[in-house]
Amino acid sequence: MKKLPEKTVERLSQYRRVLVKESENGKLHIYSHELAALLHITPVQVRRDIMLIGHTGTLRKGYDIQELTKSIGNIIDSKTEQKVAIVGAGNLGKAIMGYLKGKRTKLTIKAAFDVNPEKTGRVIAGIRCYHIDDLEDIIQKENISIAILTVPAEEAIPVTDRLLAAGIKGILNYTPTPINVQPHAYLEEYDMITSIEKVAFFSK
Amino acid sequence: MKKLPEKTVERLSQYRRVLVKESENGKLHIYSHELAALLHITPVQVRRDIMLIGHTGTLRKGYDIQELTKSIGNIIDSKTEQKVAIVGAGNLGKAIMGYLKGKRTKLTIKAAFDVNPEKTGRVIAGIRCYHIDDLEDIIQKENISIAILTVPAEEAIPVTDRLLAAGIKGILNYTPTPINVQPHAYLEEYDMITSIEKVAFFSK
DNA sequence: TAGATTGTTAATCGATTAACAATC
DNA sequence: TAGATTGTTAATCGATTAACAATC
Repeated sequence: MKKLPEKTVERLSQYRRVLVKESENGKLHIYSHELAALLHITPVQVRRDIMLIGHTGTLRKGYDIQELTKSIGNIIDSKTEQKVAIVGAGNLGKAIMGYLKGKRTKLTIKAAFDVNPEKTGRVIAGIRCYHIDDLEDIIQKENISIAILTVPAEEAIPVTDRLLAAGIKGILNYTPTPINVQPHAYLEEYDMITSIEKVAFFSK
Repeated sequence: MKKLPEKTVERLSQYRRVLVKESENGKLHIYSHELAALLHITPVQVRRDIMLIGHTGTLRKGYDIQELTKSIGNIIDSKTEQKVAIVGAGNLGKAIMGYLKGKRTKLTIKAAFDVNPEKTGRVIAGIRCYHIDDLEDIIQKENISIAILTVPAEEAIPVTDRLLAAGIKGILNYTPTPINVQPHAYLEEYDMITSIEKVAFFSK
């Protein structure tokens, strides 16, 4: 399979979520323009994305929701379970634990890490919270490959170094500190302050 | 001024943050390659962005940090204060209140909204939390123009309708539900689950 | 058939990067 | 001067959209 564009991967995740929801409502088939309307994008974009993963629909009924959901899963899910750690169990870390809880079958949060003794050793939102001193141990023991960084800004770089040394393969950095993971891992950064400033700028 | 590219606006926000930090460290001037290294991007991109806002540096010393910071502010900050509401005072809402607290002078959080009686009427992270029934009242009274949506997925659409009716000009939607604000406001959507699935996919 | 739909190529748009003149 | 830097245009890359053939 040719490498999928980043934006297509993002949309596939979103298609799947609304497909699951439509399926729960008893819907069996969906047209590209219906799926597009649900996400406020164009029908062409939907069809092109679906084409890129090699799935085909029918001219009469559009796409079979079950089948399409499965096709998307075959592309974006790993064959094996991917294990995730939340590094930093503050408000943001807790929010993510809540969101991801039991949602995806192939992506499971196996551990949270913090320094606060009121959090370490406890179970938060169903996830065991360890002291960050145990980072390497737990990552290796639990075979965790993905880390979500929600530590304070000044901890981002030292913690990243430890994550990479422990063999982490993907990092989602919610810290305002830019980090570098080359060539060991895949990195996605998201900065809330920047997003707010962007909205402020374009809504002037 | 010609319309700035979205990505340039995002980076300007980030340049400013690291410039402020370098300035606090006593640094007075900075070269494009230094600024680029701090953000892990290329020096050309830095120079091009700076060119787009009409700022110029010097061949000897690069950019004057004070001046550049001011130039960026002149472009991305509003002349008048822009007021922000956090709609949904859960973990994510609280995280954002904490991050934004006292950071930017022209962007101030004026209110949070929730339905939970344990939160409404109280002050959280220095921000007054109102019941969502008072949404329209407070937005108008406080002249709030930007909303950050952190309500549960099923509330996103009804709450958005109320925000637009109340005259909100920009929405940052952290809900997994896609919303539509045309033609009344500017919209930015960010979906954490999608980001995590993207990292999972590309780190396979 | 007429109308609606999918699948796909070509064109366009937006963003990044290469190349390089100017200059201190 | 030689070396390093900025500012800027042109080329490239990536993503979206327009156009349309095929078909039920």
